[in-house]
Amino acid sequence: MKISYKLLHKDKNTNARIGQISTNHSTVDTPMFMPVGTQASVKTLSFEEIKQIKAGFILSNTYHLWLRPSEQIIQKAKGLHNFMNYDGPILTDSGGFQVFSLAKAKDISEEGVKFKSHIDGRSLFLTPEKSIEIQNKLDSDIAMCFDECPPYPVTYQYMKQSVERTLRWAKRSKEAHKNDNQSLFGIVQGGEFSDLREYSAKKTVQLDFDGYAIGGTSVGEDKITMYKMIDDAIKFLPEDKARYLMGVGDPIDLLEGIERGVDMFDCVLPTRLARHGHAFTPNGKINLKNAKYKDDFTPIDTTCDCYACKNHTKAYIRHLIVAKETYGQRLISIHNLRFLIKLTEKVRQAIKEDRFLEYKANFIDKYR
RNA sequence: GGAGGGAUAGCGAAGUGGUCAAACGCGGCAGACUGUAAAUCUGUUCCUUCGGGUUCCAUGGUUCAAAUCCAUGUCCCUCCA
Repeated sequence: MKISYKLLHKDKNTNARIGQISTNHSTVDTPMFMPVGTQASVKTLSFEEIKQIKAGFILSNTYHLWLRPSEQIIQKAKGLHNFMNYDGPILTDSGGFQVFSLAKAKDISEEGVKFKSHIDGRSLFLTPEKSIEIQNKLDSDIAMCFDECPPYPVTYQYMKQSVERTLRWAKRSKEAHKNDNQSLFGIVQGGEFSDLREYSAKKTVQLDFDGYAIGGTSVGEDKITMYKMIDDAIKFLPEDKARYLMGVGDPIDLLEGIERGVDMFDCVLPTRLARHGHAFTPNGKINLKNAKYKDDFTPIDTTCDCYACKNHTKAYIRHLIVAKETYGQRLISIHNLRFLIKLTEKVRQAIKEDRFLEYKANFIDKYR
């Protein structure tokens, strides 16, 4: 089945809202944070652990799975869920972000994007049709349109033609989409240009997707600009569909997005920071590699219910990170993801009680 | 007892007359990271009141100039007896 979004309650004072997304695999509450598992694995975590942190969706990537192991293999395994042996809902990104992140080795044309494989350097050509075909075969719950995520900053003129092309690609993505068990989301682009955001949003909505994403944020712009990008796009998105802010996962950004009406987030930040020794805490981000934690025998976060905080001390986890033991990376990954997911849980409760702003202010006050 | 080789910053290791406060790696200390080419990348690491000061086992010497050349000493390694 296609996903369905049910709006449950809107905060009285902001655009923050709680809802539910139902898929073949489960019903999840929104706003939610989706851990990123690019290559069909949330780096360092087992699926047991992903369940323990109460993740709703996880995100995986078309581009990476296309190159390795290939969509044919995953189809042969009867889809990504089966291949991974994960029965929770999965969203696949289209490979559009790689248009941005593999910028040095790309060549964009109307037809699609010529990439150089980051694995062996061979030439690859990804089109909207190809991206959707791959995602159809992966059989994720939500597929994303193939878009261009331009860098920041870019001229108005470039952004305008990029937005137009992304719209044509969205149309082609939709036409190519042939999996009735999978939903398809459109992506709003437009950079920091309000009129282009409006244009992109309205035109994308006209194409009628199962949900809408805001892309092209957190690509180097300052926070004020990023929040404005969300404002400029989200007011043109329908209330009865899920809204997904792509690639955002800083705790404060999450709150800013939720305040503006975003339902879904994904981000590599919690897991990447974890692998580099940084942990989220209610009092801000800490770097466990810092010498001051050498003999700190308290948990990362005494208020946290994750495995790492229930069982291990900062001193121990610091030792693991410094010694380059992967268990340390795993423990902080568990914690950081749980931290964000728990944040969404608390936010949902706050929205339910119409006290989102109060919650946000308190959180930021301590976190900063 | 004899013959060689060696001692360089926290560690390993380059450097064999000036361009050397001394490459590089590790370790240490910090920073960055937002739809993952990321267990990655960046800065810093003798002292300093930022003017400068004191270094390359020790002492003495040669030289305008020494980590680099010479002498002696100390310690270490290898081989032969």
